[in-house]
This record gives sequence, C-alpha cells and structure tokens, in this order.
Amino acid sequence: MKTCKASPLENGTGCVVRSSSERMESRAGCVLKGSSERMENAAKRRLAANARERRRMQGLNTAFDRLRKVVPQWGQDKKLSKYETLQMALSYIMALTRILAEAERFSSEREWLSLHCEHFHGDSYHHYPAQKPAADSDPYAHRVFGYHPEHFQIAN
DNA sequence: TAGGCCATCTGGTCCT
DNA sequence: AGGACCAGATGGCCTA
Repeated sequence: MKTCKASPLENGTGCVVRSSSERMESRAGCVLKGSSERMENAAKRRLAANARERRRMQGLNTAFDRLRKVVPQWGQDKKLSKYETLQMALSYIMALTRILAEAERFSSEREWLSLHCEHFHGDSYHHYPAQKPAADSDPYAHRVFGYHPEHFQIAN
C-alpha cells in the first residue's frame, strides 16, 4: 500500500505515500477536475492531519516513558516495550493494592491485640510476618510483586 | 534472515 | 468543518 516513492505528498520525514495520492488524483479527475487549488487544500489538510497525529503519538510515547520511570524494571538493561510497560503497570498497581489492604488489616489487628492482650504479650505483634521489613529489597519485591515476563501471555 | 517493535501515514468515525 | 481518536498498512531498525 505504501511505497515511499513517487508521490506529490511529502510527509516531512523523507517518506512519501503513493496510494493516497493516487486516490486523490482519481478523485481530482472526476470530482475536482481542473481544480488544483482544491487539491492543494486537500493535500495541506492531509499534511496538517499527519502532523497532528505525529504530535499525538509523541505525546503518547512521552506518557509511556513517564510510566516506565515509575514502574519497576529489575535488572532489565533493555527498556520495556509498550505492551510490557502496560502489563508491568497493571501488575504493579495490583501488588500495591494488595500491600495496602494487608497493611490496613494488620493495623486493625494490631489495635485489637494491643487492646486485649497487651498485659500478656506486650510486644508479640512485632513478629507479624506482614510487618517484617525487606532486608533484601529485590527478593522481597519479587515475592510481593510476583512479576514474570511469561505472565504476559497469561494476561493476554 | 526472520521476527519483534516502532514510527508514520492514512481513511474512517465520533465529537465539539 | 475541523480536530481527536482509532485501527490497518507499511517500511525501517535491531537482535537472536
């Protein structure tokens, strides 16, 4: 469809598109015969639309870059693809949600314990597994987060 | 060299 | 009418 050669429509990046211009020419032949001004206007509008689309996609890519920065990327020297970034963000959000829920549950349990049991086991709650800090952040994060690239296929 | 990823162009559709 | 959004097509680049 796109042949990148021999077209009146330059895209600004050196690549030119053939099929659309052929369509435009045929349209010009039957509807806009002799109206080179209208053809020019159509071409201008097409170029403007291309530029808008380029800007839109650049904005989208900027958003992907920002997302990559806040999403974990353990030991990946290569940047995540767009699809991987979305899957990672999904897993990350779900893991954080789970952590939050566990923290809330833990704090309410601790209140209950301190209310009823503090005279018997004053500091027993210090041994709650959920409170245990991660000495080694990566293995802990891996355990909590549980991200594996192969999960992408499952999620799909 | 095949396959994955990406950028770009393009026409269609929806919205303002 | 014009802009935003979307999906399909295509070619370029990179890597195994």
